[in-house]
Amino acid sequence: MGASKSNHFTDEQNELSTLFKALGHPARIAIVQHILETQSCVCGDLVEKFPLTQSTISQHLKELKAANIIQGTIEGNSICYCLNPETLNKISNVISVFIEAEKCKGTRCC
Amino acid sequence: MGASKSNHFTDEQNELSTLFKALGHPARIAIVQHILETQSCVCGDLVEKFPLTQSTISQHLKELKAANIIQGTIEGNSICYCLNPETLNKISNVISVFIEAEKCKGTRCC
DNA sequence: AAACTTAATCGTAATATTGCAATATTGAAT
DNA sequence: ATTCAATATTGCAATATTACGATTAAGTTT
Repeated sequence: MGASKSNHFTDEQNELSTLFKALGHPARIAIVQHILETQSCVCGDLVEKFPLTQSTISQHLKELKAANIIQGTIEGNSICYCLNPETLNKISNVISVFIEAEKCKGTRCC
Repeated sequence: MGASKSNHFTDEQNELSTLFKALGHPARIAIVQHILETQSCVCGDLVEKFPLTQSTISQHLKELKAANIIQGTIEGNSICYCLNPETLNKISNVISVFIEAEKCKGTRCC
């Protein structure tokens, strides 16, 4: 099919997978890293830096924003995108839970 | 196109996005959670628990394995899949780096 | 060996994602 | 008001993903 059966999973599972999916593309990882490295994080900035067109980058930014990984404010006729620390913390916590649960398992078969 | 231009990004960016992508599906999040909750983590187990066929689940397991998020050992004619703590730590570290870098930014525009 | 279990693989249809060019929008500057 | 500058959106085409049924492969049990 191609449609993931999201209705069969919990809200939490759907939410988490959306977050990870948003980071599941090299361009979007690169964008996040670039935002961290510099203060000037407008779209045009990225167009110069990456071999992707303006419209493609704009789309990636839109996806990151939809997943709440970045947030943007309007500055004149350009946009400043920044990371959303809350979302990063959420991801971090989830992974921590995974790691802790793994540690606490009595027996391991692998 | 549909093909991500992975050749235009760094190895690290491609590697990280592969990891996140593997977790970017509710079924695979559910599988990871299930593996954590129980010791018996064979495929058939999951087929009973989730509304997906055996072949679909087997494919999801394959993807998680390809991303090194889980690892499996053969046990008779069934397989025991467990989490790979190393990979979890890698993800955790990446997110931590993001969070730290964000904290250290002098100015924030959002 | 034959029947049974269980997981992996293949073929395929349906849907989603990626990327670009072209166009639209929106604010700034003249 | 017009032009300029910068980002967003739209409309494709190409590729990838998801899911299933059917089949295969490999180990167990009779």
